[in-house]
Amino acid sequence: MLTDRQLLILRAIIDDYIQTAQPVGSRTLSKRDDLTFSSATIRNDMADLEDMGLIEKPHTSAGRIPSEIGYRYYVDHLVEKQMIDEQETGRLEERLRQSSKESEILIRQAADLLSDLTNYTTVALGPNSQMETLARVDFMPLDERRGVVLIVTDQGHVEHRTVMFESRVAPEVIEETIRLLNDRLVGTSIGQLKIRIGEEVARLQLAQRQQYENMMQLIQSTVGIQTPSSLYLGGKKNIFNQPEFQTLDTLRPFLEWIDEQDRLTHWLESLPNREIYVSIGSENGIVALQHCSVITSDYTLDGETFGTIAMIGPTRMDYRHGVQMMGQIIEALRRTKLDE
Amino acid sequence: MLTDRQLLILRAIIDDYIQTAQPVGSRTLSKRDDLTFSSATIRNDMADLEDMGLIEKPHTSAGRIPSEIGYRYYVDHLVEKQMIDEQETGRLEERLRQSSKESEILIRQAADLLSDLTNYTTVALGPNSQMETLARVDFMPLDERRGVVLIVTDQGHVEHRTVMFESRVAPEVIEETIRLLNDRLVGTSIGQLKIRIGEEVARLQLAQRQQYENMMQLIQSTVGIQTPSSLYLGGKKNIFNQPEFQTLDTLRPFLEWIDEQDRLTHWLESLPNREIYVSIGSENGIVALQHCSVITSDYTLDGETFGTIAMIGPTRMDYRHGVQMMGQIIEALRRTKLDE
DNA sequence: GATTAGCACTCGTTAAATATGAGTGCTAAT
DNA sequence: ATTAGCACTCATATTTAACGAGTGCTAATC
Repeated sequence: MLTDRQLLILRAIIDDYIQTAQPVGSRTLSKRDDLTFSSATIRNDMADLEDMGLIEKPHTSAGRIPSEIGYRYYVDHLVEKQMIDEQETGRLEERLRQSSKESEILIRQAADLLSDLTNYTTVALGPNSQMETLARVDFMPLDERRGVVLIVTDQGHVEHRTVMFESRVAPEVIEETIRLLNDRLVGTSIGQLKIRIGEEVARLQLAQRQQYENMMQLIQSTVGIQTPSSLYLGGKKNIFNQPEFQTLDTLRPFLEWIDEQDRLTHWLESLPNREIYVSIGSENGIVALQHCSVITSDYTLDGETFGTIAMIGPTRMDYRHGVQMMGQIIEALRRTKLDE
Repeated sequence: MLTDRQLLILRAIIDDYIQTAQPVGSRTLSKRDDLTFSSATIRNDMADLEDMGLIEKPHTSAGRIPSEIGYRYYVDHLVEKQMIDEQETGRLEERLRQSSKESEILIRQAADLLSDLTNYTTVALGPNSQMETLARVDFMPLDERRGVVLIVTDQGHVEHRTVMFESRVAPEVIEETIRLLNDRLVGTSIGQLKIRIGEEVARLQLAQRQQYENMMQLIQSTVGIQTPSSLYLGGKKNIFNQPEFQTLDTLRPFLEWIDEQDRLTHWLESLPNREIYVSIGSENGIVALQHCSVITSDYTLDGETFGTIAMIGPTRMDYRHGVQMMGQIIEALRRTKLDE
């Protein structure tokens, strides 16, 4: 167990290091207003903190820096859950309101805001349309052999795909197919749509099958395309200002990783957390993020569960500020109404 | 005017430098099989080439490197227009064919291919929908107060937007509005759509206006959103392998510039070239690209003019190979059929 | 007259030598 | 239990010297 003084010192080391990115020495600490002890006393406590694995030294004659365990302790015990600052949240809400009412744009705006607020890189993941349900299927002919299949979800998201017929198809057949699909499949989740269309085809009478099978399979292939959830990166250039990313060895893996959209999406989707969660350094389980920490949270828009937003910075990130800003953004998003 | 030997030397210097990224000295050149002269002779010619501004030296005791003027001369006189390699183009066409028939995906694939082929970064710009014309407008109700407005272009591209009504609108009014718009506006270019809707509203009888104005303005606002042409970046990480981008001073401006999607799109759209064009260093007129060269070309897909594709590398790029690969990709795209 | 060998000179790069100083751990005094 | 004092460590910065690739010029050669 830590003594009060050790706690004070640990906190001071981390706060200082977060600000300066320089190892913190005992003399520097003893000059702080909130630490009235001599540097020797502090040195003794620092040795203890090091034994406990909370801090470490880059080399013999340097000051101390927090270890991952130290950051973890700091986040768990020293970052108090802060109250929502009503005024600030209001301001954020206002800025979101002004940008747009289109959810896609709102989310981008939220990511940009969060990034501006913290100077870290943010990633926002939109709704995973696999979870939404079919509200309507429609078909728009373009010319004799081409047309656009439209799939609208209950959330108002639209997917479309241009299809070609191998030969001319009678308009009645198309109309009837669409009617059939609308009758039978509205309410089905998008993820299951492909399978369900297959089932419907199987259920057709032999006579009908000849007519409709082709058309339905065409639509089935349309649905088959996995529609990736929309991903948005905000403040990517912020990383350039972080002292720990001033060398290619650290910068390159990070940039290469974050530009890999599919992997990034998958990673965000795999995070199981509903509320604000902090993941530190190697806890991320990703080599490219071993010197980064991530604050993630699911968010709701206008009350409905929507997606995930993440903030990525060096392990030496300002957790207190980051967590607070994250809280305010998701609160502002929650309050944002999509309609007027 | 250049003597034959000077031409040979200039070519050798540029070829060598493109490969090694190291200043080329007279002794190195004299050891080449295609240069049979002594290093002293070569030195004399090099001095002449330098006087003409075609090559320069980084410092007194280094070899020579090509100047921008030198690269320009090289590209204009020393890179012969190469024939399309039928076999290779066929292979590319095959790989494109296999990926998809969706134009968006095809273009991404083309950019990735070009990037793999050359190890440079590529940018592909899809069709600018402003130029396409309206094929159909439609509306899909979602619930009492929400619906999706769909705009389909003659090329089969779809834009959609969810709209909210302030109060319930009679289905007949909606239907009639859509009918009206379809009657009057099909064939209008997307760029002009907003203005044209305004004109139609103005033309309404006073009685009708009350009914439809609201609805039409809602649709107008939908169209108003500038639909950015689709942009795709391929092989962004290739830049990390270029020796001239191993320092943050050069890397950072480049990465910051290329991540600015709007600016990038605008830049690509502003290029007036129909055929393959090479732009070297400061010719680009962009600070972030002052040490880069760009090979751009418009491309057609299945015969129809479609968009622009660009290849970005250091000024020390392999122009010969780059131009050739660019030619083959746009040829492969031209031959790719969208339907079967 | 064109080419080439020879040589002094330049200057960026690398390596070794040295100095600096922030910070530590330990011991003894308070 | 705390603190002053001091020897010791080690990354960083600075200086110096050695190195060598490449040049320009001159004089000899074809």
